Amino acid sequence: MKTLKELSDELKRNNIRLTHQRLKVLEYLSNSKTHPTVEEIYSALKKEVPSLSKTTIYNTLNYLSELNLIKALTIDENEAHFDADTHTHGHFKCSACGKIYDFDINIDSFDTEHLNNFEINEKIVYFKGICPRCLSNINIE
Amino acid sequence: MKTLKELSDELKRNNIRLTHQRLKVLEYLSNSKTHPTVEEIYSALKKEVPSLSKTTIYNTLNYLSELNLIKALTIDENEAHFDADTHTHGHFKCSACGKIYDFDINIDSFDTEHLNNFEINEKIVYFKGICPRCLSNINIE
DNA sequence: TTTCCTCTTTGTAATGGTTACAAGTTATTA
DNA sequence: TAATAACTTGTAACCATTACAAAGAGGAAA
Ligand SMILES: [Mn+2]
Ligand SMILES: [Mn+2]
Ligand SMILES: [Zn+2]
Ligand SMILES: [Zn+2]
Repeated sequence: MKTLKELSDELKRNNIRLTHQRLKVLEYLSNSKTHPTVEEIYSALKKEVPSLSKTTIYNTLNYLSELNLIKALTIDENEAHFDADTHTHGHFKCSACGKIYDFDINIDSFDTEHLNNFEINEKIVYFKGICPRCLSNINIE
Repeated sequence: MKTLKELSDELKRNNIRLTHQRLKVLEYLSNSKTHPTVEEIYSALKKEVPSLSKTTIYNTLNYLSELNLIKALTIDENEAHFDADTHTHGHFKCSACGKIYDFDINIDSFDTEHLNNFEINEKIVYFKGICPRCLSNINIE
């Protein structure tokens, strides 16, 4: 998890203006552990910043993604989720409740000799299934 | 790679009608090594089956995905790609040319002790970067 | 064959996440 | 302060996908 200060320092380093809106998005995302969507970020911040536009959320998130300061997850088919944690880690999506969990994984332990001549820039691992909470709910019913 | 016969046998086994349209989609997908999109399948088959509707492609692909006879790939942010090969393997997407490559990977060698209480149904591995072909093109320029 | 019934295909309309764009606003520099 | 560049906002457009209803195809029973 990256702190807000680290994120804003990185923005300064890249000569990106630290606007009120961007700080709010960064703050929300770095305090969040649920990999929120644009819609979730928008409706949460709209209360504090009523003038906020959804386009600004998109702009900010796309910008930060390009700079590799955050990660966009495509584990959900129809909506992007965002992650302030850029350390390589796996994501588990529960098919029942939709929640996205983090898990540690040593991706570099992969044997990738087949890709010797490829330049690998990003390694993504998604697991899908049922989370413990939903498993126990099923058992109760 | 699954043969057309294997696929149609599996359809019969599941009491799914083997229509002309479905056979064409299956045939195209099982002969394909490029992980085609709906649009690609549609424009290719439209020549042979002029009455073909894009909705039928969607219906067929969604149906086969539910039955786990094919896999939908979400490695591309804005369009689904499809794969008749349901054996667990990794996918590499070239950021330059967009081509999606297969690679072998022993996914079960992962240490997933963090997910002991999770029911894991699907393991997905996506790599992104630059393919050898595009790497050599860059060097030429 | 004829009728009945169910499943399938097709075209069109709707949905929804995302992006393009232009106008207005804010920050920076001189 | 004026000039310039960057940023935000709202709206419209985009586009992959899904919903829906009507038409079509095919199997089973009689
Ligand atoms: Mn994460
Ligand atoms: Mn494949
Ligand atoms: Zn769950
Ligand atoms: Zn390439």
